[in-house]
Amino acid sequence: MQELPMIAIGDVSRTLADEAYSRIREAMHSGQLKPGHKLRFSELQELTDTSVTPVREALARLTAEGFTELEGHRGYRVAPVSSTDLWDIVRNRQRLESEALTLSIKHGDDHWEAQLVTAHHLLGRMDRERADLPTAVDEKWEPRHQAFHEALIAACQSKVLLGFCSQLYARANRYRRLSITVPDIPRDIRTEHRLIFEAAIKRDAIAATDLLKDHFERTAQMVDE
Amino acid sequence: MQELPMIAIGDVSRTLADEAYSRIREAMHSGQLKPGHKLRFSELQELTDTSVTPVREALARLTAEGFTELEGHRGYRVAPVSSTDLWDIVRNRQRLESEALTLSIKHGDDHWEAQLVTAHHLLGRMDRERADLPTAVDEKWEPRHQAFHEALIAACQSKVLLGFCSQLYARANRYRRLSITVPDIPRDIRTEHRLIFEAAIKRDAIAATDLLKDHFERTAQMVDE
DNA sequence: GCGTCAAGTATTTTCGAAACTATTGCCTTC
DNA sequence: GAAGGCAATAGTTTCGAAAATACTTGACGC
Repeated sequence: MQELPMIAIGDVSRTLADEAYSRIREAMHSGQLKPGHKLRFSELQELTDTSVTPVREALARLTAEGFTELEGHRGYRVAPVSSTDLWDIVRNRQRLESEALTLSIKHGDDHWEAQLVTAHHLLGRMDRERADLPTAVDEKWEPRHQAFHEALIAACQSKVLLGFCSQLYARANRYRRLSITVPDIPRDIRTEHRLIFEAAIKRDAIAATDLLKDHFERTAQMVDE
Repeated sequence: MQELPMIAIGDVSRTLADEAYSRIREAMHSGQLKPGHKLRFSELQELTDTSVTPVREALARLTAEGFTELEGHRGYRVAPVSSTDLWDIVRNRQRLESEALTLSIKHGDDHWEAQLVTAHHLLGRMDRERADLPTAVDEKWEPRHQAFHEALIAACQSKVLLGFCSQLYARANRYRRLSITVPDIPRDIRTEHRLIFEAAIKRDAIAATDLLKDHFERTAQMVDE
């Protein structure tokens, strides 16, 4: 007779499978589980502090999103990284998010603008304190960064497109986090974001998408050295 | 001591989870499991003739692909269908597959051409006998149709793009199969395929993508009445 | 009459063991 | 010495029951 509450931490009600998914994903993104690493169920059960069933479901989801790979009956492994893969992700991000941004600029109403202003403001507040300590604040900066990019394309009116962009963001994010390099060329990411933001508000789709593509390009170049 | 062989039918070694996935997917595509239908584990266990674990994994995969939806802790249900959703899928298919086809035409070598010729030929052989009995031959026609569309974009050199196209094909295919309507306007799909094929071989990306978009548009219009 | 709560029921979620599959290493045989 | 087969081992996949959660029904108080 066990007394396990289903919620481990003070989170909103989540299943253990969700928990396992998050933890494994985080372990991969932080480099604790290295690319190509063979994943044993026993290892993951220990890591996630659960049983085989939640781990199995987590792996199924991670595989569908491209973070792990399944090889026949021989188990799962962490998806390998490569320059080819990175640029494949980036090129498609440029394609899809540009398209989504164009649509968003076309269809977006006042409410979309307002949400975008908010997201940009929150990101700016975080950038201010960032500067030197890149990885430390990262976990606080990261959700706002994601929120900003999502806000840009939120009004594109295509669930499919939003889903694809979200997936690509996550995969690109993995590469970004895996490259621990402190930027030699001090990029002014804050300005890049601001320019994209301003172009979007001005409803200048051409300028906005060009800036967005540049933004992705530079991030990729920094990561891929 | 049970004597269950892991392989039910004379297939190559597949897990029961794979089996369950296929069967549930097929039941949804054939209309046996209707859109919006609440999925109970007991029901699916009976349908797939397996236990809870394979069903769970199958549902995780189906959800990731957009065929089922998860609502909180209240279980899964078959993804609803709507005209909006259909056109969202089609518009993105037009975008992504056009892009992929352009790239494929650009990068494709002799081997790609050869594979494409083969796929088109096989599809043509099937079309010949089709004509009147649409749904009956469908299960034989379907894989060749898919193979043809995959062959078109096979040389695009982007795994990401191929993955997205594959997913969209599957989702569009669901709509096609759910609409049981025999076409009033007898479309000459065979000719449409042939024209796309010829344009691709001629390396005319503009013409090929235009024809491809038309092809998707007409299919969608037929399905969405 | 209406809303709230509680007990009972239905369903999902999790667990741990058992069955199955693949791999590895050793022994035999040619 | 090499090849093939057999046994031991490691790991994955599946099962069935138990636990946790959500839903339903009916009763009670306001």
